[in-house]
Amino acid sequence: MTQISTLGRSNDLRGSLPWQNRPRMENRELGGAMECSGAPMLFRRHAEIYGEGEPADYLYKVVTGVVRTYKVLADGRRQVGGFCLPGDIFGLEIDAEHAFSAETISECRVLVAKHSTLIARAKTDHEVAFQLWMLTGRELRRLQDHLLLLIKNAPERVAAFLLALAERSSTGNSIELPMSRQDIADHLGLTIETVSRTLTSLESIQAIELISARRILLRDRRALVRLSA
Amino acid sequence: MTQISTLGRSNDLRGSLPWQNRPRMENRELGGAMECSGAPMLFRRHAEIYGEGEPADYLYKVVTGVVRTYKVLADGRRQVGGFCLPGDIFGLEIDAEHAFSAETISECRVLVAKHSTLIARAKTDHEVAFQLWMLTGRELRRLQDHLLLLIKNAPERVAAFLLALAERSSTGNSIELPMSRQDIADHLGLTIETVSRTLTSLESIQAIELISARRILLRDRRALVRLSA
DNA sequence: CGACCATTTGATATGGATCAAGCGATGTGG
DNA sequence: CCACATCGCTTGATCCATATCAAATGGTCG
Repeated sequence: MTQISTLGRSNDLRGSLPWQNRPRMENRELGGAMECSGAPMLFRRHAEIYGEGEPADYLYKVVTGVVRTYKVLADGRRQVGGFCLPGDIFGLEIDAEHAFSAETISECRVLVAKHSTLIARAKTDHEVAFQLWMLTGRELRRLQDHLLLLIKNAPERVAAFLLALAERSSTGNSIELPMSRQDIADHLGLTIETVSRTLTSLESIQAIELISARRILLRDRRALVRLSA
Repeated sequence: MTQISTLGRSNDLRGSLPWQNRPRMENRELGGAMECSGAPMLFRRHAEIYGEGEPADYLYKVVTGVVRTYKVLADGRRQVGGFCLPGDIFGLEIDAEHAFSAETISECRVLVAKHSTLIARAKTDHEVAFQLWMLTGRELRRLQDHLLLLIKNAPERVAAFLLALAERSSTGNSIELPMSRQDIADHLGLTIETVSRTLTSLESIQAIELISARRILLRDRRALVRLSA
């Protein structure tokens, strides 16, 4: 399943990643493996980290900033698979190629780990093997939840999205939206107009307050939970 | 949706497994553990194999018949995560509990393997660990594909569904639908009426022929592929 | 200030849902 | 063996949530 591959764009990764030359450290945890890869890579806003179909040679962990993963259909429709916040790991594939593309939404610092290295380590270290499995499993769980979202109506989707984001960014009731309305729309399977109208309508029922376009105050979580059902 | 594999015949979990090098013992894959349980379990039509939220103590492999996995929302809306055909493995979870329910669509014979046994074996046999990871990974891949489906329109969804089913059952151009229109609808995020109308319309453009309600002839795969985009 | 982009708001269109019959198999009891 | 009930499917008529098209507003940066 894991192949070695010629690097596409990733050559530039290589130069800035000294980890291959570093003394090996014992890491009982994937995050540890990443830590030893040295300084995080820096991506400017809206930079592509990898594209759908490219060789999946690396695993990534967000340090700062936000990343979106997405796929585009032939006619341009886009499905945003998810948003990766600081601490999130992405880019793990079971095939040789990435199933989604990954792009920064804001300037990002990202740790990188070589896939083949992790696989090799997993062969002897069952803890690493287990961690890899768990990563895939958690991603599966996330997608299962998202699947359910997509059979709901617009207010339900938006309410669930806000609650999930608040949960993840754990910044209390005032949440910042690092992504555009278009990103949200493409994530929820709606249009920007519907997302916008729905937010307005949630505000009109006092469930939220639109501090600014990118900042939302959750006024009544209970109402949102009720709505998101 | 604990179900495995959509596209591609799913029997081959094999591949590079050491125990598979023993030609006379082809049931020694993960299924080897399954064989331990002796004769397959028999389930009558529409029997529940497990329910959402129940302890996920076993892994299952369909021998004959078809299983559907699903979730229901509070208000009764149902999402059918997938259909498990003979050879498919389902019920593998990363949490202690099943995320979906599983129910037979027809009378089924199903092999069972104890989860804890597999985990224990995975600790010493990294091939088993790898297989478990792969199972989760394939399920993830399947869900990613399904996610894309749900942003498409009705004809696209139905066409893609028919093609995928034909692919899996590999029975040529005449495919049997083991599931009801309601099952298909709940899988595709549509209503039975829309599924039915769409099939009729696909027939009217000569893409398919409705031999009977449960048997469909794919007349023009090219057209279906074009439609499913 | 002015250009640009993201977002909101408004007007209208439409795909699929919903409501309601009809139909065709399959099975049951007389 | 047939009349009839049942169930799953199809077809028709209408409705509605969301998409689409279009314009106004607001925020940001030169």
